Amino acid sequence: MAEQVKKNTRNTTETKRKILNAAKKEFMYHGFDGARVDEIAARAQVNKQLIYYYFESKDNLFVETLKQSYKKLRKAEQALDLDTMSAYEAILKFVEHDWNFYVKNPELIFLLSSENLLKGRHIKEHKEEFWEINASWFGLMHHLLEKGREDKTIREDLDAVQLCISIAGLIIFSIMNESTLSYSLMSDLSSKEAKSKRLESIKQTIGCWIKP
Amino acid sequence: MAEQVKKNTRNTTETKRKILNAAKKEFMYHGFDGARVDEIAARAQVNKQLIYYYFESKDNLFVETLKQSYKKLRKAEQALDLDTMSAYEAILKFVEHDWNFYVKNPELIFLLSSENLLKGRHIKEHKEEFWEINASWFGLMHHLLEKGREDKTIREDLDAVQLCISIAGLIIFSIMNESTLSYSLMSDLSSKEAKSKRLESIKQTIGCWIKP
Amino acid sequence: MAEQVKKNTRNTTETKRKILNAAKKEFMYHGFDGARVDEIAARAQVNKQLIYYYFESKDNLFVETLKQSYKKLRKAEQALDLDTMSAYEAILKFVEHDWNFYVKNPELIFLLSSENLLKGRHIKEHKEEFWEINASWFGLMHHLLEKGREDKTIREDLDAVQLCISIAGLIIFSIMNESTLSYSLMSDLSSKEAKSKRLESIKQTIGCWIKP
Amino acid sequence: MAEQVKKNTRNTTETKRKILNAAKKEFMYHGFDGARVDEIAARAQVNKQLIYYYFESKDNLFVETLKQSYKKLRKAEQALDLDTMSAYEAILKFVEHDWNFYVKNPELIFLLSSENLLKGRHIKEHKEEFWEINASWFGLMHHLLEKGREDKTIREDLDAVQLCISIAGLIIFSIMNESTLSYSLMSDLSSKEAKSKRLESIKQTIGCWIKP
DNA sequence: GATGAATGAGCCTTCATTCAT
DNA sequence: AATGAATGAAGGCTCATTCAT
Repeated sequence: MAEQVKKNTRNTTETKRKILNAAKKEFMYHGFDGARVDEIAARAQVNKQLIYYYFESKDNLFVETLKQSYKKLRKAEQALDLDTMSAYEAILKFVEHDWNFYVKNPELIFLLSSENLLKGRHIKEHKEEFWEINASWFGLMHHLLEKGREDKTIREDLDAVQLCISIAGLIIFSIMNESTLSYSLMSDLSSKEAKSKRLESIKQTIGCWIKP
Repeated sequence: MAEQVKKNTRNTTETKRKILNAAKKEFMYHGFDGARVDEIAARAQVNKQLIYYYFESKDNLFVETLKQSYKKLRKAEQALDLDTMSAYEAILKFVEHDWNFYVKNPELIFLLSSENLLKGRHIKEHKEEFWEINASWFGLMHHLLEKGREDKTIREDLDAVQLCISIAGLIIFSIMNESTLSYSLMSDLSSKEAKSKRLESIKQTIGCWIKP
Repeated sequence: MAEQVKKNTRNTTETKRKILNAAKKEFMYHGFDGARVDEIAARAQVNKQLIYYYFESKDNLFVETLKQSYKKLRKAEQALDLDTMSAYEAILKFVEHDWNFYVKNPELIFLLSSENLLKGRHIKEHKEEFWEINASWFGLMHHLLEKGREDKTIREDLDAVQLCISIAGLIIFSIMNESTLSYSLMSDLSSKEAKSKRLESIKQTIGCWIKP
Repeated sequence: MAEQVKKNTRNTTETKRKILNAAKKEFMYHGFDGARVDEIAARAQVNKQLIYYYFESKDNLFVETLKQSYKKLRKAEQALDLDTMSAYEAILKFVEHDWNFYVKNPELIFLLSSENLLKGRHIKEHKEEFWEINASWFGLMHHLLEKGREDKTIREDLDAVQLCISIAGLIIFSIMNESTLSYSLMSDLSSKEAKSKRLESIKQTIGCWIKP
């Protein structure tokens, strides 16, 4: 009996995980409108109706997928040990970390790309939840800027919001627009060398900007 | 007067223009997959079949829309008079110009956003044409870097590709992700003040980076 | 009673049968290109999408319809008890049987008419399946010719393929071309008398031909 | 001036001929419903609207195409010199002629195939005209049967209508159903040998039937 | 006589979603 | 918890036909 219950419970979690995983890939590769519920079911190897049983609608499934991806990023950022170094070094380490994270987990980039095309429709309907998830982003940057004012390793007139956006922009833009940039600049951006060159360039840019 | 009447019917150029304009808006607000041909026809106030008569398919219409938007940007960049100033000033002027252009004409940003979601499917099938349209982008930046080496107003180790990407990234990312950023950072980025603050921040970032 | 209620909904076999029946009529009266999936759905009193759920495409639905019609004919032919009579009598009985079958089930004639207009597109893509279904046709005729060589009731130089085609041609042509023949010969061929006259004529023709 | 007029006249006839020729092919390969007016225009290398200018509608174009094809056959039959031989030989010569005609001009077969699918819709609306065109068919056969009664080379109980249908059926069926027969009997019927074998078989069948 | 532009109706197919078990 | 059957509303695209010159 207990086993039965336990098994079902585990299956529930497992099934949901499988669906979310499949959804992540489908939404990432096709965007919200281009994604197909049928395809998600096939990828997850579950009956289509189960998706509705667990997530109610395609929209809601997208929201959950987005939440999960956001959480994963923020969690990884918070796990960084930045207190042992100067604010300047910490910010560059943050840059490097986020770059590596996005390269390995590009899904968030494309989920957000699609979400912005929809003018933030989903995120708007779940403002508070998303704010809670992402609060640590601004918080961390704000904290590092304060620390910089103390250890004098960073210029003092910086704004946390601008810093967040600039870092994210420099990183995300080149990953997300890899396809079109390659054909506009006639330069392959997908190779390992191109990627490490890009990271260095970003660190240099941010480094120059934030130093006192 | 007679001209006015004549203009509204049986005018190939005008009809095509109306369709492209409508397509621009529809694709911009919904992405390729989310866009509806019916809606484009309605926006353009033409019979839906006319779209197929002139553009053959939704895919091809998207390609033409994308081409036109790209051309408009590149043309505007090339019209800039950058030879009268130092390379350093020229680049910052370029930054400011592109920022203003994208703020006023955000369609290209969203068209590309959708296109990247599709892994550059359309642009890839028309490589040469798109390369021709965009060649001036890299060309201009390359030229300014060379000039910088002469007038010593720019550091010498910069790479034109990286400069292109960084400038575009800093500008485009904040416009394109306005919706999600607002809710992640709990900071309204759509106001005039926020926008001019952002531009200053970008100019400062690029300025710090490129100075010798 | 309960069975009756149960039967009408959620019954795969029954639903498929209804669709196939409706398809048979629609394809028969309009040919493949002229047939409308909407109309088939209406005739079968099912949701149009169900047709795609069960049969994938209009082409595949046509293939299944054709298969079923072929099977019905071959099955009926094989059920004939021809071993108790001479080869000569057997062949004439076969002629009479096929005539009656086609008069009562003209759908196969028109399905094939349409299929031949398409140069056998569908049948070609399912060669093996159709060959399997129809193998008994040639087999039966071949068997009767052999028997005829033994019981000396049939001339010996006959070819099974030619016999198959001639019998089918004499029967099918007059049924299939009833409309145009009536107006070309100014003679009503649809009446019962005309039909029985035609059958006698065919039997006489075949009889004269095959007798030793 | 006269030249100008003449040229236009000649062009008119020539254009109509080009359209009819293209229509013949398109209708033959796709049937009435499957045929595309666009395709006919392309084949004929004329503007689509010209087709409507000359023929009013797709239906009417089909009627004209059918008429022309019928006329060509009847004309060729009437040109046969059958009076110098016995009725028996004349009928077999007729069989051979029609076979050769249909093999070289299969369009009529497929036009009629499509027309019968439509239950003779077009032919019915132009009864008289088609009857006039085809009257010689029955007439000729009737004449030969009468002659046979005189020269005693043919059995006396034959019916002209049945004779017409049987001859046509034996010939047309194997040409029209070549595609499906090949796959049902697993025997290639398109080769030259297969064709001449078929003709011999038909002549034998008819020959056996009509001899006294 | 000849052409390009324009239209409305309709066609095959797909999609997100719900029903019934 | 899980599944197969069923649905209504589009969606991209095509077709025969007409308009205007």
